[in-house]
Amino acid sequence: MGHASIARVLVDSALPQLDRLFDYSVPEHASDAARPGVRVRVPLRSAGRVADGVIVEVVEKGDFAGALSELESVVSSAQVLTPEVYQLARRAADRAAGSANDIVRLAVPKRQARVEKAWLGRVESSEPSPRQPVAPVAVAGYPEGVVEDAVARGGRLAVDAIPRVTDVPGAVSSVADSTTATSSADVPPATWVGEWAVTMAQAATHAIASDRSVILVVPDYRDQQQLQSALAALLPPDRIVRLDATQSNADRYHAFLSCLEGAAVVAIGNRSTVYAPVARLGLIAVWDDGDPLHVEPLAPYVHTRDAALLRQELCGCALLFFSHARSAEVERLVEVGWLTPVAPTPAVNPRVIATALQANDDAQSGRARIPTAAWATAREALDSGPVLVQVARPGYAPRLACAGCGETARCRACEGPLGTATVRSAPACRWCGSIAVNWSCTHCGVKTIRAVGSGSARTADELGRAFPGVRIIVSDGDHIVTQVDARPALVIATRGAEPIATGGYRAALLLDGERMLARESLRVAEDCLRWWSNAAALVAPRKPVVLVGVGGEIARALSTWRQAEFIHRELVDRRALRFPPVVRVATLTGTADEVSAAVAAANVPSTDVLGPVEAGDGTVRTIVRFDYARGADVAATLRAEIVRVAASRRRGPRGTPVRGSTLRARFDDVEPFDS
DNA sequence: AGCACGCCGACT
DNA sequence: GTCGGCGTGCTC
Repeated sequence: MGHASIARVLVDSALPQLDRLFDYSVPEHASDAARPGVRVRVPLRSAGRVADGVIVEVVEKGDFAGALSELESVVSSAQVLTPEVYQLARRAADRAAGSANDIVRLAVPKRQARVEKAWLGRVESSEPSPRQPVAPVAVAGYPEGVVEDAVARGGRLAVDAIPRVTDVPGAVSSVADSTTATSSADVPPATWVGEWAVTMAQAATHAIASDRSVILVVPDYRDQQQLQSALAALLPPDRIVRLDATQSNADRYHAFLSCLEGAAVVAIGNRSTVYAPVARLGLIAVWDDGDPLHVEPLAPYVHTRDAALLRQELCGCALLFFSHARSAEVERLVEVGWLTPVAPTPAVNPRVIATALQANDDAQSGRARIPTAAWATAREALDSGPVLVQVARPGYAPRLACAGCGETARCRACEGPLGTATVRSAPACRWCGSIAVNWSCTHCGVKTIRAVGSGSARTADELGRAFPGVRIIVSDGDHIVTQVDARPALVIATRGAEPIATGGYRAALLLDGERMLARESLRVAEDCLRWWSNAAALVAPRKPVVLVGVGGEIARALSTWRQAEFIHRELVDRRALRFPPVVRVATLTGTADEVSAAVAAANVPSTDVLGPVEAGDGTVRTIVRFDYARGADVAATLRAEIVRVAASRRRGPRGTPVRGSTLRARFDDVEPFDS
C-alpha cells in the first residue's frame, strides 16, 4: 500500500478568491488518516500561515501543475463533510454567487473536541447497534397512496395541510390538565399538535421503513415541538435526531455527528437542518416555506426552499412542501409543473366568516374594531372553551402620537417610535428602550401624547372588561405561550404566536386585518393569508373563525379555503410587473463604480435594472432582474465580478482604505420591493 | 487577508 | 550604483 495520494482541500477562508479546492500531497504517515471529509490544517504559503480546511476528496493525480505543499495535519478522523453535502454547498453557493465555505459553516457545526472524542470512541470501538425496524404508517386524510408513492419514488409535492389540531397519543398528558398556561421557558412535549405535523411524521415513516433517512425542516421551535411529539408517537427515539438552535453547542454537535452513523434517521430542525449529513436521504419535507424564518440571514442567504430543491435534484429524494397557504414561490413551482399539488380528501375547510362580506345590517359596527357579530361569537364560544383573538401587534399602545398635530411621537435619543407596553407603563422608545421624560413634539411643541391603535395588552384589557371573570391569556413575541387547556379563556395572541388549544379553539377572532394588510410589502397579501390560515387551522371543526374588517378577494380566498387560487392571481399580477418570484432578482451593493461594472457584466436589459439608489456610507444599491433560465449565467458573472473586486481591493495613498466597501450580491431578496 | 515580486525616484 | 516606495498578483 502507501502509494502517493493527493488531498483536495476546501480551505476555510472568507476570501472569495480562495473559494475553490487546493491540492496537497499527503505525507506517508498521514495516508490512513487523510480520508474525505476530515478536518485538516494546511499551509497557505502566500498568506504565510496555516489554515483550517476539509478534505473533499483524495485522488491519485490532481490537476494542479505546480509543486504541492504537504498537509500539515489531520485534525480528527471524523468525516464531517460528506461528498453529498459538499456538492450541495458548492451548488447552493454557485447559485447565489457566494462561497461554498459559507454554506459549509452552516452545514457543519463548529467542532467540539470533547464531544467528538467521546463519539469517535464509541463509534470506532463497537459495532453499530442495530436499530429496530420501523413499520410504515399510512398517510391519513389524503387520496390513498399519493404521498406514500411520492416518498417511494422521489416525487415532489405541494401538500395542502389538513387545517385541524389533533392529539398525539403517548405524549405526556399533564400539559392538557395544567391550570396555568405553559410558557416558552419550560418546554413540555405538545399533546395537541397541528395535523400537518402528524401527516409529515406519517410520511417520514415510509422512508425510514425502507431504510432511508428523512430531513424535516420547520420555521421555529414551537413547530418543532409539535413535529417531535407527532414523530415520537410513530418512531423509536433512536430514529429521531434534533438539530435546533435552542440546543447547547455540545448537544448540537453530538446530534450532528449522530447523523453520520449510517442508520436511517429523521433529522428535524430549523433552516440549516436542510444540510444535515444523513445517510441515504429519502425525503425532505418543509413546513410552511412562506414563513420568513426560512430565510437564511447569513451570506449567501440561501432560502431553505432553494436548498431543499437543490438537494432533491442532487440525490433524487422525495420533496414535500406542506402549508395551509402556499407561498408564491411554491405556487410558481406548481404552475411550471415541478411540484404536484395534493389536497386532503375529504376536504377539510374551516368555517370562516368574513364580516365585511356579510350582508351588513349594522354598518356602524361593521367599522368597529370588534363588531357586534364578533362579540356575540366570542361570548357564545366562551361557554364551552377557549377563544383565540389574533391581533397585529404586541404591547398596549403600539404607536403614540402628538395630541396636537398627530405626528408619530419619536425618541429624543434615536428617533425611534415611542410605545407603551402596559396601561401603567411610561412611554418608551421601541428601538432603544429609553423612557421618554418631558416629551414635547418636535413639530408643534405640544407636550401631550395620545395612544394610537391597540396592541395585545390593550386588547386584553378591553376584552377583560367586556367579559368579567373570564380567564385572559396573552401570547406575544415577548412571552409566547405554546399550549392552553380546554377550559374557557380568551387567548390574545399576535400573529404567529398563537398557542395550540386542547381540542381546538371554540372560535377565533382575527382582528386588525386591515392594519396587517396596510403594510407596504410585496408579500403583504401572501403573509396575511398565511397568518389567518394558520390561525384558522387551530380552531375545532365547524367552529367559527371571524375575519374582521377585511373584504375582497383575500377574504373570499380564506372563507372558501382556496388560498392557491388567490396566490395564483397574485402571480398573474406579478408577472405583469416582472416582480419576484416570477423573475429572479439580485440586489447589488458596493461603490458606484463596482456596482455599475457588475450591472454591465450581468448584461440585463435596462428595463430590468432598478437603481442605483444611495445605500449609505458611500455605497449604492441596484437591483437587476432576470429570468430563471439566466440564473446560472448571471450568478457566475456576478461571482466573477465579486472575485475581481476582492482581489484588486487596495489601499489608497498613505495607507488609507480608499474604498469603504466591497461588492456584494444578494439573490431573490424581495425586501427592496417593499417600498 | 497577507505576503512576495517588481519597477521607478532620492540617497550615501 | 541601490534602497525602498507601493501597485499587482497569488495562495495548491
